[in-house]
Amino acid sequence: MTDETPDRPLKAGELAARVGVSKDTLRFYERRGLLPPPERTANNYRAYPPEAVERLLWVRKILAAGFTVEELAGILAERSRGGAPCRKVRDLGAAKLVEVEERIRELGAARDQLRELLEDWDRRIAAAGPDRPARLLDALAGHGRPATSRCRGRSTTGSSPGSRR
Amino acid sequence: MTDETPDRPLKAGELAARVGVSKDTLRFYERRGLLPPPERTANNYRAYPPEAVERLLWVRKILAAGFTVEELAGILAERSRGGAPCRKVRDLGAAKLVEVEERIRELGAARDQLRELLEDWDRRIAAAGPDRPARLLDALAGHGRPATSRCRGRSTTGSSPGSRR
DNA sequence: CTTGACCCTGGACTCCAGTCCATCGTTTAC
DNA sequence: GTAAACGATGGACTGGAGTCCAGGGTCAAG
Repeated sequence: MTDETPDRPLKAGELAARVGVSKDTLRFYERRGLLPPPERTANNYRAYPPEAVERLLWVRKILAAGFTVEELAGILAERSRGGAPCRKVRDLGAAKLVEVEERIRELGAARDQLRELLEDWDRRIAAAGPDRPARLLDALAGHGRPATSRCRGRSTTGSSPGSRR
Repeated sequence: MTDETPDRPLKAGELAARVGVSKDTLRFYERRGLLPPPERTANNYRAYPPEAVERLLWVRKILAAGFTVEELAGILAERSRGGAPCRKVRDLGAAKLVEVEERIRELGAARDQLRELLEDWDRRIAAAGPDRPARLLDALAGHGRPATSRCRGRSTTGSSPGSRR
């Protein structure tokens, strides 16, 4: 081995390792039509052309952009039938963008919620003092309700709420 | 009916409707320990106290903040055993925050990716003119390759999609 | 010749948060 | 009195993106 020929076809494991996915994922994509079935060697091993690396990265990129496997497969299938899914593709992309933005907003809200929560907890833990309960759960309910302490919490003021990035 | 007594216990459907979840979700939360099993009427119907609305909203809030059902259930269970999971709760919260922030970054990247993509597609579509193909998919691969416009064109160069550059 | 590291297959399984279902009982409206 | 329209139940199902498994083939090295 250590065949250093530059354009040697890749075996499944190699391609997978190179792109950082599992062999199973490769097969999965192939089954789903995201990757064209590669040639096979005499012993029935998959022999990917070197461009397969690019192709796989491309697929990962699209998926990372928020397309589902289904969607990408559908587009690919239509195209390979000679169809012209440009319009559809564009619209799908636009819809994806809206979706992703929405999701980001939601997560942003979750993050704020969480930050608020942590601040509150830390305040309560501090107020309750070490070995003092803090009723974090009750506090969670939000809305008023003083830190009536009961927990036995030693404050783990290790990482503060907004400390992370 | 239309029993307008203010503190009348709520039936499952009412509570669900009020908070905007399904009855099934209610049962699901109950099974998982996120909601305390409510009293039952003589006919075995669940009879939620009015505070259940708050409680359910609270649960939704925590879940929206990124906690899983499992996690919340665990905390609740420990608390109801007299345990004092404050520290654990707090750390879990901090971890969640990191998680959520990470997810937001990922999505932000996806969004940028998508925006770039859409811009590119629009440029290509414009360049190709109406009813002209644009090879959006190929373009997706990113990096180089001029807008050679071609889409509904029969010349679907080989059935194997992409993978050339 | 055996060992270990690869490779192949189809199908089952995972996680998560619900949702749906069939079948049943109860209440309400006409 | 009969049909909607609720309520209850346990268990099966969904989707998304893989991951794992059992059972078997292939290959280079020692």
